Amino acid sequence: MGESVRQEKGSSQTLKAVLGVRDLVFSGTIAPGERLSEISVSEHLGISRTPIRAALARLEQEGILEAIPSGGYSVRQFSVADVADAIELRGVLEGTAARLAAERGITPARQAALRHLVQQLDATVAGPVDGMDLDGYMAFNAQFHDMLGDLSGSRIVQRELERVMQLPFSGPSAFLNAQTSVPAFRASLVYGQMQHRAIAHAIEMREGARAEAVTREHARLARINLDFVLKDPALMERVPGLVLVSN
Amino acid sequence: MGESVRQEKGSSQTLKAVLGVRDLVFSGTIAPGERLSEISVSEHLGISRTPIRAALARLEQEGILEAIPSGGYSVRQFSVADVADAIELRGVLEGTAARLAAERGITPARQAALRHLVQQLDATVAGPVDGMDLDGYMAFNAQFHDMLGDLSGSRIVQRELERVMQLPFSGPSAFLNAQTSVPAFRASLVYGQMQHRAIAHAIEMREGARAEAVTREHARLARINLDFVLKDPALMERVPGLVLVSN
DNA sequence: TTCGCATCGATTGCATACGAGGGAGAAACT
DNA sequence: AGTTTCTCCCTCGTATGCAATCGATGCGAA
Repeated sequence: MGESVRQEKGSSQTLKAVLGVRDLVFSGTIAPGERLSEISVSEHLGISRTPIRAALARLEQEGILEAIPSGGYSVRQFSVADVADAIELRGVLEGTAARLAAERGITPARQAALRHLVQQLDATVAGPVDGMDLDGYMAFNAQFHDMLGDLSGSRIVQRELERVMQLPFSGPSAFLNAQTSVPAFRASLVYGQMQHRAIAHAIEMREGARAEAVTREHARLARINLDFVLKDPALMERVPGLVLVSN
Repeated sequence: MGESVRQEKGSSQTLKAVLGVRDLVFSGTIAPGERLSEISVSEHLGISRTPIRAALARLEQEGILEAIPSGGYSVRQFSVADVADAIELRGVLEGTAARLAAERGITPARQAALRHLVQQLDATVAGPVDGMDLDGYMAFNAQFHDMLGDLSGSRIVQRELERVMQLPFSGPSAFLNAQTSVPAFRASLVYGQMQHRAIAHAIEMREGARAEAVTREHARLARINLDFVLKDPALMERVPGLVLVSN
């Protein structure tokens, strides 16, 4: 063994361990609530216990693991209410980012980038109903939401925003995968895209309250999708982090 | 050496290391931006490198350290704008907690506890001008803000709220210490207490929007205090985490 | 039958040893 | 003299050994 390459989290062992444990959790190999033994994980991934330990601590901060008082970690359990709250929280933070962007103003360069991104989203949504480029939409959508953090002009807000979106089911693209086959889904996308445009417009116009309100409501689209997905167990499996949700 | 006691974070070595490094940073022993060597810290605290390592990783997540790309950590630097943003962010999250509490309603028991706490704050503020029980006020004030997280009824929101308040200068009592000697300070306290009552009333009346707005504005009292403290270098030293603020 | 205690095993937390990579300083070359 | 390169040392990342603790299980007593 031994291709330690440094770069803090850029490579090797600890990163491998983080990714490995994430997969172990999201693949459902380890049930929610189940204890996570350092040794078994170490043997399973073929990595020494030290990086495993670091990875576990990191994943606890990330929110998918929980520290057991007597030592060790277990897979965190989420309720449906928790998922709804996480979505609401993302909306609150994204809304704050949008408001700050509007209140403080953004540079012409960023304004141009924002407009360009909205146009790209427009073009994707305007595509054919069946053969829509969903992957492309998801990528642009993720870019849009990342950009909100940038535009806020606040490291602090951006950091917390990224933190909250680490929870797998609270990301802006979390429920897109599940709905590729649903017809009603398209209406949702079109509505969402109108909100994207409204957000961009509000930021340009320096309308802080509007930017915040629309961005919050935009996040709540995910809550509607959540309710929809919960009715169909087959769809649930397509949403990345939903294995952690219990009742 | 060797009184390892387990209890995860309840005692021993790792906790010692966390507290030790925190003190090292907040006492100004290590300047902002300065690199933090595992070995020197290890020798300075008389603790092995392994718990130091865990503590450093933890303090990075906490926000007072920063990972260096090539490895290791440095003390994070904050600007005045960062502090203002952290305060604003706390206001946003506390406001969300208050809104959720109002929208979802709180149990009669919690309502009684909230009223009781407001009365205690009232009594403290109503005391004599000079001999005011500032420590008591700070304790009740901290309780009030903790209670907002409880009342939200959301683990997710409460968790993030606690995270944001970990930053030393964004806590609700951060600037109280500095102003014990300032006469104008009393007006600020009275105003803040009126806001406390308004928040409690709005939650009881199920007025979500009001609860959120007032709570946000309440947090901005800290921003005013920040500006005030920044004018007087002597006061700055009395605010815990202000050594991390550069320009 | 149930409760309490003691002993044992498994697992975590801590310490230390080792290998590798990066930065600083010196030397040599232009 | 400036620049480049080489080398050495220091620090971090990783692996493993050891000890202490927690939980479980089995036995005994009420």
